[in-house]
Order: sequence, then C-alpha cells, then structure tokens
Amino acid sequence: MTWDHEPPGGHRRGYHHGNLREALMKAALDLIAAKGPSGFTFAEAARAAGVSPAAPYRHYRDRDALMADVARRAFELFETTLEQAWAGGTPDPFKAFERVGRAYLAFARQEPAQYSAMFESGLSFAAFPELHVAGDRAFDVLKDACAAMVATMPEDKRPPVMMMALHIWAQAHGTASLFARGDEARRPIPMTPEDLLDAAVLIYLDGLGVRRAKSV
Amino acid sequence: MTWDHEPPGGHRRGYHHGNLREALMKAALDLIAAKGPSGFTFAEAARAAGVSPAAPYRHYRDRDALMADVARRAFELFETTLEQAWAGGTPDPFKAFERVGRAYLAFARQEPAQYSAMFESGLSFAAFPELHVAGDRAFDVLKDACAAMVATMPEDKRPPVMMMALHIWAQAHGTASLFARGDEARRPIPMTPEDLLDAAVLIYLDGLGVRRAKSV
DNA sequence: TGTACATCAGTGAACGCGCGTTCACTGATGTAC
DNA sequence: TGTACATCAGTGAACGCGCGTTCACTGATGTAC
Repeated sequence: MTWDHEPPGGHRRGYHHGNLREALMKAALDLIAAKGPSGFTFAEAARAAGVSPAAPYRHYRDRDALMADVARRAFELFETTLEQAWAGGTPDPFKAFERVGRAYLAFARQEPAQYSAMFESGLSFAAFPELHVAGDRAFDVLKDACAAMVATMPEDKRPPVMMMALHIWAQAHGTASLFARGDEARRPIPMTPEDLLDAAVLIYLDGLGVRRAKSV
Repeated sequence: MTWDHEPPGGHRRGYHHGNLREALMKAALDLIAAKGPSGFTFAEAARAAGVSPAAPYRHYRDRDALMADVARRAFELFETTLEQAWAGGTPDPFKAFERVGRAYLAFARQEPAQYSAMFESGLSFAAFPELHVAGDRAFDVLKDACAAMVATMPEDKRPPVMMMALHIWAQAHGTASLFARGDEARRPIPMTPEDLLDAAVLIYLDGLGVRRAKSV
C-alpha cells in the first residue's frame, strides 16, 4: 500500500501536498500528451498539480530537471515492459522476439507522452547522465534478446550482436515514430505498424540467416 | 541571376527588405538548428531577419505558417536530393539504392534543422495539407527506387513495393533520428550511421531474396 | 518621358499576457527530551 | 505522554521580460495615362 505517500483520491490533504513530485510528473505527462514534448511550462505543471507556481522549485531546479525525471522514469518503465515481453526468451527466442517488437510499438502507441519524453525531449545526455544510463538499460534488453537469437545460429555465421541490436532498434524506432504515434503527424499506411515491423524483422532475420521455426 | 529578388550581400537595401520571406525562413532554420524545432519565436525570427516584429505578419499568418513553409521547402529539397542520388537507378539499381540510403543520412546530418522541420515540427497534416503532399513526393522517390529493385526479381517472388518502401524508410528514419542527428541527444555507436544503415539494408535485401551483384 | 496615384511592405509604439524566478512568510510535521 | 523546537513544503505577492498581436502610419514601388 502507498497511502502514506499519496494524497487520498488525488485531492490535496491540506497545506502540504503530500506527493508533489509525483503529481508534477503526472501533470507533465498529461501536458506532453496534449501539446507535445516542449508544450508545457513549469507554471502550467504547477497549476495542473494544484499548487502555487513557486512550489515546484522545492523539488526541481527548473523545467528541464522535471522533464529529465519524467524521461528517466519513462525509460525505466520501458525497460520493464520490454523485459516482461521478452520473458527470458520463452517459450522460444523467436516467439519472444516478436513479442518484444510488438511491446515496443504498443508502448509508443499507448504512452506517446512517455515515448516523446524519452526520444524527443531534446535534453542533452551531458546535462543528465542518469538519462543515458536509463536509456542504455532499456537498450540492453533489446541487446540481450538479440544475443539469444544469435546464439541459435552456427558459430561461424553469427553477426555482431551490437550491430543487430542497433538495426532492430532503428527499425522499431523508425516505425514507431513515423507510423505508430498518436499525434496528428502520423502517416496513414495500408497496414498496422505492428504487422509492418513484424514483417521487417522477419525479413531481416532471414537475411541474417537465422532459421526460424516452421510455424510461419 | 537573382539580383532582383535578394538584398545584395544580405544587407537591407532600404525601407523594403526585398526578400523577407526568404530571410525569415533562413532565420527560422538557424534558430531551429540552434534550439530545436520548437525553439524559436515569431519575434525572434523577425529580429534575426533585421525587421520589426510586425513585419512577418505581412507574409505569414503566424509562427506555424512560417514553420510549415520551412518544412514544405525542406521536403522539396529532400526530394530533389534523393532523386539526384537515385539518378534513375544508374549505373545499376543496387549501387543507386545504396547511394539513396547514404544521401538520406547525409541530409539528416548536414541539414538537421530541415530534417527536424520535416519530421519533428509537430505540425498537423490536416492544418497544412501541402505538407502531406510534399512529404509524399519525397517518399515516392524511395518507393520508385524500391520498385526498381523489386523489378530485378523473378515475378513470383516479388514483395509488395509499398511494404518494402515503408521498411526502408523506417530503417533510414530510425537510424537518422537515433544516431545521425547533430544534436546532443545523439547516441554514440561503434560505427558510422552510414555503415550501419548500409548493412541493415543489405541484410534486408538478402532476406527479401534480392540477388545483388557479386562485387560485394 | 513625367506625373499622379494605388498598392505594397515596411515601421514603431502600444497592449495584455503568461512565464520564470525570488522572497519573506507560514502552516504542518517530525523528533529530542 | 507533552512540549519545544527544527525542519520541511508549501503560499502569495512581486518583479522584469519577451512574446503575440494590433494599429495608424509611411516610405518605396509599380503603373496608367
């Protein structure tokens, strides 16, 4: 239970908010969802959280610091989501790999604000090194999955895992950015983004020489 | 010669600017390059162009209209660039196809502001239908190139051209967004984005069953 | 070729607005004894 | 168990700033005759 850290029912309890950090991040995500990654202000987030414009300064140095916290949390959730989709490569790496791809797109689709925070916030890694770390952790899930796929191949035909992971990432990110986003800039295409990515990955795996189960 | 439409040497000629539209677009690109796709204001663009803050209203309804004009022009230049790289598929489709991929990345790299304007401006296609048209034209270059590749295959093994073009586009866009951008959010990788994309496309083509020349 | 005039593309002053940020403050909470 | 006090997390008023936008205006340009 988390009663100790949340204002009950989302209402203010009194003079102290009780969980302003959380409320500010929530507000930021709502505003990002509504107006894009740079479409919110510190003052607006405060207003949405129901506090005075000076209150956020108790928790964040400035808008970027709040944004970075949102992005970091998004990366952590993203990592968990991909990890669960991979599920240790069960029942077999091929099925699990396809599941990861679908989970990637589902995240971009269902959490466009968090996806934006991760990849379009414009924050520099130099200023927020924890972002870099969190991003790498999420990428590692993808890399581990690729490693498992590569391990099914004969030793003398294995491609570099890093290269393969970057290829898959770019394909997934490109598909998500161009076709799976919820915003108005999404391009309409004659198939679902999920099917499109699925097909791309299958063709790519064929090209690598990964032999997949006969089921397809 | 274009003396009639440009202030000589970039200086104001007198009371009339001479080519304010152009100057505003240039200013917008510079500001996008410096501060991101949403990092400039109408007033700032006016200042950069050396005119009063009211002057831009003679040419654009608002900031978004200027942004849309920048993006439209960027798409047109992008289309031309890809078209020239393709060069009618000479000397052979495979070499030309690789050239298109490299041209794609080179554009994202050398013109990050224009690339941002095209893909991260946040403008809605509904509000600016000419953007949709311009974007489709650029995409058509890619699609035609894919069609030429597909045409080299035996008829009974040809994949859908649209699918293939979307795959290539997503791969190129993902690679450009994640690894080839000039901004501070670029991820460092142990190879050039060009080589990464090249490899991805070759593997993908192998997967499709496109037989390439023995040269590689 | 001159001239009168319409049109165009700029000026600059003004306005209301929301933002970022600071400040002295105050209500609530936790803890030492 | 009470109480005094330190600390924490808020308030709200204030400020300067730049933006978007409007307005009556004016200098420059093009053209009809």
